[in-house]
Amino acid sequence: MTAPLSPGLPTKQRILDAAERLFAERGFDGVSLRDITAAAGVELALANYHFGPKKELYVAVIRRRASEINDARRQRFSELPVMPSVENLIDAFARPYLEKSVHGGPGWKDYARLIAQTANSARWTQVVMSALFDPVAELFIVGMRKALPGLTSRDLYWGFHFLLGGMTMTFAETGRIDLLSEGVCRASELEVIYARLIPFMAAGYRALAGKVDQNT
Amino acid sequence: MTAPLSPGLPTKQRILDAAERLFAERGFDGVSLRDITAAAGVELALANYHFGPKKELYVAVIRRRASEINDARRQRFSELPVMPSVENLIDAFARPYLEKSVHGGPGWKDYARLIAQTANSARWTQVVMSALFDPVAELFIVGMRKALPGLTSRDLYWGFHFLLGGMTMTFAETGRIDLLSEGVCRASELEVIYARLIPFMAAGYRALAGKVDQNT
DNA sequence: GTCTATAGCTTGATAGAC
DNA sequence: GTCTATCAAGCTATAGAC
Repeated sequence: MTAPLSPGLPTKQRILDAAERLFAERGFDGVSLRDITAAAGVELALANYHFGPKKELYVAVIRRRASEINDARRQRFSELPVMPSVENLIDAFARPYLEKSVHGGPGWKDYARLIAQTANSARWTQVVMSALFDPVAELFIVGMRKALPGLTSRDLYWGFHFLLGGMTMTFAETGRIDLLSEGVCRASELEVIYARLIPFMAAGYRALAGKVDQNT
Repeated sequence: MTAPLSPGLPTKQRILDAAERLFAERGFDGVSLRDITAAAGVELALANYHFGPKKELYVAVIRRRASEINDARRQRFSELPVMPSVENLIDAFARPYLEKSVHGGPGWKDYARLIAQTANSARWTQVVMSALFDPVAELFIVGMRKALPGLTSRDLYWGFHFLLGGMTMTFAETGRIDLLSEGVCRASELEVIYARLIPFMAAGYRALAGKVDQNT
């Protein structure tokens, strides 16, 4: 056993911290409430007392940081120029994630891993992903519609989906690219990634305006 | 209970089919061997007899179709022109996945969901993702290095990672984009997606050559 | 809010008959 | 290769004392 997480902090927070780390490592069903409460250094029964069923603990873990990310993104969107560039919009959406991951402490890395698994499972689509993230995603779409008036709605949403997939897998830091590139790329070099993510996704978005088959 | 999958087929295949569907729905730990063997219409003990521990069954499920995808991709790469375009390369990598998903039968959709979860969890990175997919990924990188000689190795690998993230989440068909777009986009319209995926990712790749911060 | 104790089930894996 | 039966351990959730 490792030492309990966050000693001295309130019980609710210690449970959330431990659950975040373990859910990120092993997924919802790969972790028991016993694992979580043991890692938090509290009694088993306290998980149920504070959060109800296990599923609600999972949602509570994600909701805690999702609120913070959403607030940061709303702030960025509100500070954009009247006619934002494609790069401006992608940056406003992506930078809060990068900032937290680099400077927010270890919990944010666990959170990013957790989001990657949650976003790629149909099981949590409605109750977690759409419920927590669609309102701010819609701000992104609205902005992009102004920045690239030639795009159809389909272009706008699919472009966002491609952006989301790339971001999600990247911030998950699974180690895949480290192995594939034999050390040339490291998932932890988030600034190096960011210098590529923005131009890559911006160019991709712009290309949708000129794609050959316009009527699909 | 639903009817057993693949009645009349050999036991090993029936177990693989059932495991594929259930692992895709609920993940490795969300499914028991009892769930799988019941869905397959065989006895519990036969899962262990044919595949050993549960983890090896999981790997066997993925390996079965990974071989087929890898063969199809190798074939496409071997048929490319001497100087392939960026679009040629992305198409050679992505089209086998699309073809199987559209025309390969329901098992291929389950497989794509399963890959999305597997690719986004550090737990399976080495033993599944790198072991099964890195050799063919390297063919893609080699081709792209010729097509875009101005790119650094970092550019090439990160571009691939962005492509992979977008493809993975898209073919997972979680339903997220359907909800977000309120029906404008449907994850099942794979040809519509493909008409956007290729130009988006190709333009992204080309943009890496001209990005501002060259030395990161 | 926190603790102990436990009910009621499910789990992966295997032993041994056929 | 398939079946029955079972082991030992794990699980979520809750009741009830403090």
